Amino acid sequence: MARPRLQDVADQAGVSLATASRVLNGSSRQPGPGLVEKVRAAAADLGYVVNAQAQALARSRTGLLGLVVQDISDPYFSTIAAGAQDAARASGHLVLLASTGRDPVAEREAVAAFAAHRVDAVVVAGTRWAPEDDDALAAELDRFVVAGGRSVVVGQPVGEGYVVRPPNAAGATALAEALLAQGHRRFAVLGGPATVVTSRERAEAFVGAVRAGGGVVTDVLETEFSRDGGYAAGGAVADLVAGASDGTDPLCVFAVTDVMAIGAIARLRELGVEVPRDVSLAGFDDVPTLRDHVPGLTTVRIPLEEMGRLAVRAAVVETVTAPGASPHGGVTEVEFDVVLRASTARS
Amino acid sequence: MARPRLQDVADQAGVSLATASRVLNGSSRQPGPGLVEKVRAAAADLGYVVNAQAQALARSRTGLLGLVVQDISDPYFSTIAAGAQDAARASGHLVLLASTGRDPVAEREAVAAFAAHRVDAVVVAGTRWAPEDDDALAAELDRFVVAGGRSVVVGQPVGEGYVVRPPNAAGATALAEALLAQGHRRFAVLGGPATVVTSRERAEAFVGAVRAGGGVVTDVLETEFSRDGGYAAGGAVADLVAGASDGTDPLCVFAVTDVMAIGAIARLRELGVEVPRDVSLAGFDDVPTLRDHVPGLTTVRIPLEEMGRLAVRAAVVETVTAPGASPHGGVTEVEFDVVLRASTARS
DNA sequence: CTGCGCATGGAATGCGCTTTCCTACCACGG
DNA sequence: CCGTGGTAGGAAAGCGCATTCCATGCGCAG
Repeated sequence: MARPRLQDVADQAGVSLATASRVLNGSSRQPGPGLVEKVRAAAADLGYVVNAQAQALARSRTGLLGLVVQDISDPYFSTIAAGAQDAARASGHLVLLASTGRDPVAEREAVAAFAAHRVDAVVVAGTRWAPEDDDALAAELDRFVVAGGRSVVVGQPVGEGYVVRPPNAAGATALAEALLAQGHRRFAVLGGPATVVTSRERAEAFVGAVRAGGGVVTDVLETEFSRDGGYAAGGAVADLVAGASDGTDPLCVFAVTDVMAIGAIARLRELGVEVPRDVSLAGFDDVPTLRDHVPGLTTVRIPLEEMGRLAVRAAVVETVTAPGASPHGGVTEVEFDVVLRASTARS
Repeated sequence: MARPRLQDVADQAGVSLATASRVLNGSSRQPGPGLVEKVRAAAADLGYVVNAQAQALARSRTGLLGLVVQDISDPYFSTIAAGAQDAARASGHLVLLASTGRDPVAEREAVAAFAAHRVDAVVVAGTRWAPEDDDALAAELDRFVVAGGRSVVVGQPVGEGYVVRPPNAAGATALAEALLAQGHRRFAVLGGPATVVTSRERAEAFVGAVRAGGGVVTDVLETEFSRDGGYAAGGAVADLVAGASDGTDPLCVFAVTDVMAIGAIARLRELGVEVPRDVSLAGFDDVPTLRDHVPGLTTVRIPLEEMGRLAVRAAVVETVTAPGASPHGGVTEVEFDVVLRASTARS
C-alpha cells in the first residue's frame, strides 16, 4: 500500500517520467492532448498524490509560510492569524503556525525551525520586548533573509524586514483627543512593562496628547501585558478612584490593550467600582471577540485581520515575483478609528 | 550567498558527508569526539541550517502535523489550537494550520494539501455538517490514513480516525438538571441548523433532560451556528419573552454555544430585554475569552485547550511509536463542569 | 606472532520530483 | 530533393540528505 510515485503513474500511462511531471504540475510545457489524457487517467486510477516535499526539494520553493504569534488563543493574534491564513490560501501557500507563549527563546526557535523547513517567508506578529531578545530575533531573521527568505513583522521593526505597523502613536493621540473632547480631564495609564514597545508607544503618545490638550495624567501603572495583568492592576486603579479627594475631576483610565482593559474592569467590578459610573476606561485594538462586552469599551479600532492579510501579501508578493529583489524594507501603517462606547460615557 | 549544504560542512571539516550527517542530526551512531567537534565548528562557522525538506525526503518523515479548524479567529478554535500547538511543540512537531471558514470544500482541500506535504498526522477540529460533506471528508481522510498517515478528529467521528469528543450529551443533560434545580421550569433552545451535529446533540440531550426533570421546552429556534446567528435570533427570543402570558414561569434559554449566547444577549439588550431579569440564558463551552462577559454566562465548561493537546498526542504517539500499527479507532470523551453564573440567576 | 571481532569513517545508493539537454521527427522553403 | 527551423518526448543530472554497505584499523585472545 505504498504511495504511488510519479514513476508509477508514468509507467501506467506508458510515458516517461518527464512527461508525467509536465502534465501533473502546471509546467509551462504541456505534452500533446492524447498523452495528457492518459497521464491524468493513470494518476486518478492510482490515486496519485504528489509529494510536496520532493517537489520542494527539486524546485527549491516550498509553498510554505511561517507565522509566529505570541499566543494564538489571544483574540488579538487569532484575528491576525485569520487574515494571514486567508491571504496565504489566496496565494496558494500553506501556513506553518508557531505560538510561542510570549517566550523570546521559543520565538527564535520557531524562526529557526521555519528556516530549516525552507519556508518561503516568515511573518512574525507581536510586540517587541527587551532589546537583547530583539537583537537575537533580528539576527535569526537576518540569517534567514540572507539565505534567500523573506520576513515581515507585524508590530515593530525587527531587523531588515518589512513592517506592518499598528498606528500606536496616532491612535493613542486621537483617542486622547476624543476623550478630552468628551470632557475628561484627569487620566491614568495602565500599561505593560516599559520594555514592551507597543505598550510604551501607546502610553507615551497618549500622555503627550493629554498634556497638549490641557489634561493631566496622574499615574502610569505598569503590569503584565495581558488580561491577567489588567485584572491584577484593577486593585490599584480602585485605589486611585478611592483616593481622589472630593471635587477633583473624575478619572479616566487608558489601558493600552482591550484585553488589559477587560481584565481591569472585571477586577474593578469585584471591588464594587463600576465603569463608567465611578471611573472611565478605554482600551486599544477593538478586538472583535470583545465587542459584546458590557459596558461597551471605548477603544481604537485597528484592522487586525487586514494586518495579517497585508503582512502575508507583502511576504508573498516578493517571494513570487522577484525573489530577493526587494529593498528589504518598507513600512505600512494601517488605518484606525476611535470608537467611543459606554465605558467612557460621561453621565 | 547560497545556503551551505551538508557537503560544504563536511568539506570544511575535512570529513565525509556521512560523518557530518551523523554528527548534526542525532543519529544513533556518533563518530569520535574529535570529529564531532570539527563538524560542529564547521557547521557553526558556515551558518549551516539543515534542510528539513531534504531530510524529510530521505527519512520519509516530515515532522509536520496538519491542523484544520473551521475558523481560527473563533475563540473556541483558537483555544483548541493553542493546546494542539503546545503538544506539537512538546513532541517536536511543527503545525500546519488551515482555517477553512466553515467551508466543507476548503476543509477537504486542506486535508489533501496536508497529504501532499506528507504530514505525519492530521487533526481536524470542528463539528460535522451535512452527511454528504462528511462523507467526502471521510474519504479524503481515509485515503490519507491508508497511505500511512494518522488522523484524529476533535468533535464527531469522521471516517476511521481517533476521536476526541466534547461531552455534548452529558454536559447538556447536567446543565439542564442544574437549571431545573435552580428552579427554572420553562425553557427554549437556541441552536444551529439541524445538520450541525454538535448543535443537535446538545439540543436533544437538553430537551430530553428537561422533560425528564419535569420542565417544559416551548421552542427550539434554529439559526446560524455563530455569534451572528445568536444575534440574529435575539429578536425571536425577545418575542418569546414578550409573548408570555402573565403568570407563566419565566423563560430560560439554552444557547448551544457560548458565542451564540453572547450574540443573543447583545441583541436582547438592544431590544431592552435584560438577562437575567427578563430572561435567563445559558451557553456551552466556557470559552476563556468570554469569561469576563457581563452578566457572567452560565455554561458547561469543557477543557478546550486540553482537547487540542489530547488530539495531537493521540496523533503523534501512534506516528512515533508504531506507525500504522494502531487500531485506527478510539474515542476520548473529556470531562466537563457545569458553571452557574449570573445569566441564569433567579431573583 | 597470528587471527578474529568490533568499532570507525567513507563511498555510494536512493528518497520523489523538476528541468535541462538531446534526439527524433515533422512541415516547410529554397 | 535536401536543408532548416520548430516541436514533442525522453534520458539524465541534480535538489540535499539518510543510511546501507565496505574497507580499514585497532584490541585482544589464542
